[in-house]
Amino acid sequence: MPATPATESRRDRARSATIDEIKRTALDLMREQGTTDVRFTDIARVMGMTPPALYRYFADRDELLTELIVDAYTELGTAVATARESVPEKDIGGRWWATASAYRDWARGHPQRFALVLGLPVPGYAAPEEGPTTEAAKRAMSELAQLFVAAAGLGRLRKPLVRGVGAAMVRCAQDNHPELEGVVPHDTFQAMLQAWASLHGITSLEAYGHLDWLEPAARDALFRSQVLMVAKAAGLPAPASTAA
Amino acid sequence: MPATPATESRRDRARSATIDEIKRTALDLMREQGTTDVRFTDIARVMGMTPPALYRYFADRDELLTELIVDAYTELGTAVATARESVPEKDIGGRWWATASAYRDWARGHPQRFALVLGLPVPGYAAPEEGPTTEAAKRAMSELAQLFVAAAGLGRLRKPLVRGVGAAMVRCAQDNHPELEGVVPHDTFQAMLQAWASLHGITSLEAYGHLDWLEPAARDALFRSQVLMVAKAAGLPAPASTAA
DNA sequence: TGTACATCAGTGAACGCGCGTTCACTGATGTAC
DNA sequence: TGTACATCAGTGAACGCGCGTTCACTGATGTAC
Repeated sequence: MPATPATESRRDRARSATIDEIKRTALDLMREQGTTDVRFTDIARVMGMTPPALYRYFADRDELLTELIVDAYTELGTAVATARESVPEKDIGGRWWATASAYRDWARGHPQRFALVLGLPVPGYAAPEEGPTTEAAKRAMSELAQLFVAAAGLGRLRKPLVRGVGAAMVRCAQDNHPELEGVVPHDTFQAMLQAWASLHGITSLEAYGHLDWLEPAARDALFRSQVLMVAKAAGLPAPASTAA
Repeated sequence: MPATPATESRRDRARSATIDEIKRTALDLMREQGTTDVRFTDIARVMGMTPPALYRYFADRDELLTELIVDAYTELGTAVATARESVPEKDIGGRWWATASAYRDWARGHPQRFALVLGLPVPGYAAPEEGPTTEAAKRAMSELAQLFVAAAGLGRLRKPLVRGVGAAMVRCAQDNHPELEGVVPHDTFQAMLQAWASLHGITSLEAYGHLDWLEPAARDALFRSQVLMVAKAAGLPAPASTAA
């Protein structure tokens, strides 16, 4: 009998394969239809199954949605982290550029998933308060934050224009991100939020098609200009290269 | 017989009143349900009518949606323009602050409508190419642009960090905004887009609830800091006041 | 190794619901003479 | 001013469709002895 670890039987593997297929199909349909909606009936049809079969894997539609949201946050966070780590630690500007580009690329590659996590909350889906989605969001966020913490540590971060914000902000922030306690100075956190907001603005406009009237080369240049502007405003050094 | 101008009979007035009520009801329902969706059945029920009655006023659901989108663009553009004009022409920084604040306030006041025009396109709604919605979008956009054109005219606009973008960008821009021909220099247009993107980022994050973990005062301060950062990066002077 | 039982994936029928849209109609409002 | 007709708002019934979800079931896969 070939190695079938007691912790994961053949049935278990089949099961998680099916779960993956359900999710993948759901994402395919979202992309195909350009929606953040997800219909059990459609998924089942595409998979050659009957709708009730899906209830073996998800208690209801919301449970699937929750998993998709968590996955999206995780994947976005991982994409950003991977890109950042592919650039030498000392090249802070380069890391910011890589981070921003990864954020953009992920959003363009998965506009519906991007909207799912960072757009208007989905119709009829009540996100569980303090639930797994919030946790996933925090984790993705802290991937973005890391860069700014590192920059601040090296003294490469400019103070925000309007200060004194930190007091109130960090109070809230630490309620929600206790892991940052004492680690992230007020101003660093604020600088990160502002950089993120600027990045998010151009990224979401582009991902949702509101810059389609610009030709691709112009969109690229605009994005590059925007990311460099943000870096400069935050006091980050210029990247060694903006090739990638 | 009291003044009933031949151009608008009593029936006509009743008719446009009903159209307004339909739209208003649709917006109420969108807000109530937190969706960009709109259902004829619901609207009719709230208005105490039967669904088929709505077909006297709109050919189908898409036609209503198109009007709602056009209205939203127009209202957003007007809100921005009004705020801008309420500040003395010379106080460019103040005008930018007013513009940005109006953009934010409108988005916070109508998150669903904001998503309707600037979020992920609505499920199942095919925006008519080159149609009225595109026109409305351009008009709203040019309200934002005006400020930067004026600033550039007064020599108060810094050149973007990455230049040479203008060439490609303006070529596309002029295809779509021929009214800007010769009026708006490349760099001004680019500066405007970048400022808009940054503004849009923080605004949409807040409007969709992704900054809810920050207390209101901190959100206000963050927004102010962001808007001032954008102004500084663009070379706009500091506003005389950021009270409003 | 073989047999008896338990587990679980998936089916098919059904329920209740809501949707957009059509159609023939009624009744009220406006218009022409 | 009154009457005959045209216009139009709104109704009620119906069509076809799709949705999420439940339930009792079948048949295959895994497990215990």
